[in-house]
Amino acid sequence: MAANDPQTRLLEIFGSLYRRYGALNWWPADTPFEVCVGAILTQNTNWINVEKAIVNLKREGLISVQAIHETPQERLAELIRPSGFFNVKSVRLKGFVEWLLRRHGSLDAMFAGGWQDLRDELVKVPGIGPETCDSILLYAGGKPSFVVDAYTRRLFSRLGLVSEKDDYHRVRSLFMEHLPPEAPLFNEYHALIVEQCKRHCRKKPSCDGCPLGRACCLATPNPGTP
DNA sequence: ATCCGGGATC
DNA sequence: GATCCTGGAT
Repeated sequence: MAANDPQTRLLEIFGSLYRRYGALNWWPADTPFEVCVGAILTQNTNWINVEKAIVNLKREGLISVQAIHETPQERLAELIRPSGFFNVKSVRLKGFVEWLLRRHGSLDAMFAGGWQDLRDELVKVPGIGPETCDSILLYAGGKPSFVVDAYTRRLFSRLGLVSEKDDYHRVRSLFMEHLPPEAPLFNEYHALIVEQCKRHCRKKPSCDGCPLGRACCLATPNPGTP
């Protein structure tokens, strides 16, 4: 009865989360380029604060490749201040746009080829690490590249499917190797992981009412039932 | 292992 | 007042 192969477990966990939280319609952005901007701004930062920065950029009409290209880094830094790390992030934002214009010319052109090769070059752009890279591929480009973040590590180590010391690639492999490569599935799964970790699987766990119940190794063994 | 950082949450 | 946040570079 207890089918414990990774594929089954991953799909069961997905099902439990989806039944609880439903479709979350990620990524919250109007355009693919806005996804890229958000992906950089949200690095180690609460999304609430990123939204404030995005609002500032929108108010100034700066959510476009050309506009970022033409805006001085110091001015960008001031506008994205609420997202934290504004000095490094303004450099990263401009750096990504400069690279994009020089290497591909546009986002559409960037996504036109095979995404595996794109991933290899995108992750080499300064300021674009593996998570930001996969977020751009998945949520801006619709490519089936699974996104791993701190939440994913925390949740799936508590579920006993990965080790806390596993590196990014190792954790990502779990999903890439045991799930069908479908962007809508990866999209929803990562969004559900984030929601689950904000609600329950916090650093300081809030297990009351957790939809995963006994699946988690933190769950207190239930004395009364088998 | 440390730096970058404002803002929300406790 | 302390902690945490959809990381990445050095």
